[in-house]
Amino acid sequence: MQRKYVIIYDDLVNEIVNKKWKAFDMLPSENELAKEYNTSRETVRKALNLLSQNGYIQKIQGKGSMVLDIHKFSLPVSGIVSFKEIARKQKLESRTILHSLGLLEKNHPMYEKLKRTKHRIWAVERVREISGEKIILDKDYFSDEYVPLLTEDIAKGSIYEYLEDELGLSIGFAHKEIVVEEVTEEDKELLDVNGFQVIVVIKSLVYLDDANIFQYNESRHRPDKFRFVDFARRIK
Amino acid sequence: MQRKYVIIYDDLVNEIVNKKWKAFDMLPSENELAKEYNTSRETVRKALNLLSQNGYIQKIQGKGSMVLDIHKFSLPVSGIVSFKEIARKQKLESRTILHSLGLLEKNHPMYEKLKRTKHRIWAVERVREISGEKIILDKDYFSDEYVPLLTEDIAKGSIYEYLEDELGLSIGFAHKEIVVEEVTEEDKELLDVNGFQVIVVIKSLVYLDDANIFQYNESRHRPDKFRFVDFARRIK
DNA sequence: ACCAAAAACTTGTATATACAAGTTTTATCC
DNA sequence: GGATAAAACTTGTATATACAAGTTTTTGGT
Repeated sequence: MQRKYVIIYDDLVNEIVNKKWKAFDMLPSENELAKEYNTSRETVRKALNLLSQNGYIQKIQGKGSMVLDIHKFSLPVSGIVSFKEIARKQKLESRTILHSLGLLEKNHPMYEKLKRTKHRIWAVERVREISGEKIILDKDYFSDEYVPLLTEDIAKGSIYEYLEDELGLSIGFAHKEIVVEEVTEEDKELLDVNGFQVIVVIKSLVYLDDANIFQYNESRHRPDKFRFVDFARRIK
Repeated sequence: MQRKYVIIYDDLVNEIVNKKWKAFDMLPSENELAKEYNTSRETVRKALNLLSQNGYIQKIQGKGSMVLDIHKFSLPVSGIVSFKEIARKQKLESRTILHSLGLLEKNHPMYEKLKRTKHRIWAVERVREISGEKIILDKDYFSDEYVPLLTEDIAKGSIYEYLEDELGLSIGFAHKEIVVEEVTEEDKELLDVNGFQVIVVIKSLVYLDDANIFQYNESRHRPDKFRFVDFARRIK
């Protein structure tokens, strides 16, 4: 079924991105949108709540839905977004260098971390080059329960695209942690660390829709090129 | 009106935090909860969707709502949370040192940033000491349109508590940005930088419920003590 | 004992109605 | 003209119903 509220959400996101509605504009009222889309007010409200959650609008009781100035901070980097998606959106000149790809030995601690002691784990290390500089070192670990085969061709492209489109896996959510660590020998070897003594590390445990652990990812960024943008609502 | 779905949400959060429901447990079904709380299924669903958004549960169609292992990464530091709230939750031995407090001169660029050229802006600088070490430098800027008076007593305690409880201001959302910058002379002077050459900076533009810009905050953390934890759902 | 179909659950989407609560506009009175 | 009250909007909450879609359990046949 094509979900109506997702259609309305996508429509409105497009209209905001394409500047049909600018910052501080008020969207049509819920009743007007309901009439426009020939649907019920509750369905419109589902779409608007999605927009609100994702930082596109602010709903104000009695007034309406105001479009937010989301581009003040430019595109968000929070959430679960693949490097290819970010690079495409930001129109970066980027290149991915596959450094290593293979199955981990049975005694590797990552088997504990992914809670997959009965399976083998794929390990991929890739370097992201932006504007000719090696900036990011991505280390990914997948259980072969969900990813039976990982080839060089796949790893050189977008693994996420392969997982979602080819394997039909549905990523649900992630726990993320950002910390700063001292640069390792490996960082120095693979990246253009430019004399920096520390590196910013994003560690993510990624889960599927059925709440099974699916992937561990460690993304190591040179500090001067690191930027994390987030939209947060106050929980009352 | 005491909103039913908030009551149910608070109840379930408490029960999860207090381990009545542990990780991987399934909550009662929506119909069971509706009967238990003598309400409709839709109202229960609102509460469960809040739990899902905030990373407490994963809803799985056809199965139910599974409690997530949120304490794996311990308490989240994302969202909009005051230092006092974090310190209390994490039971840190902390102290706040008020370094400066006053109104900015009229030509200060912060007037542009807060879009409040017709008002005066309060500036507060505070140092957060944790376990005897000066770790965080917090710089806050408020328009006197919303905060007419800021005293030393208020600034030494929790400004947010004062704003929300005393002034009745309702914080809505924030755009946040995390970057790494070189340490400044001021950082060296006020913090125990321990020889680090860089500092992690969280910059936030905070808005009220009515979408007016309310505050700019810059939180400067010594890198070895910095940790940012987040829960993210994949947008499909 | 095994397999397959059906039933009985679960959550997801869509609709309708009613009223509460907050804001803006209009009407009315003085 | 100006203040006040009423009306007409806006979004927020609560309820009920119907069916779709996914999972688990039961049933029945072989």
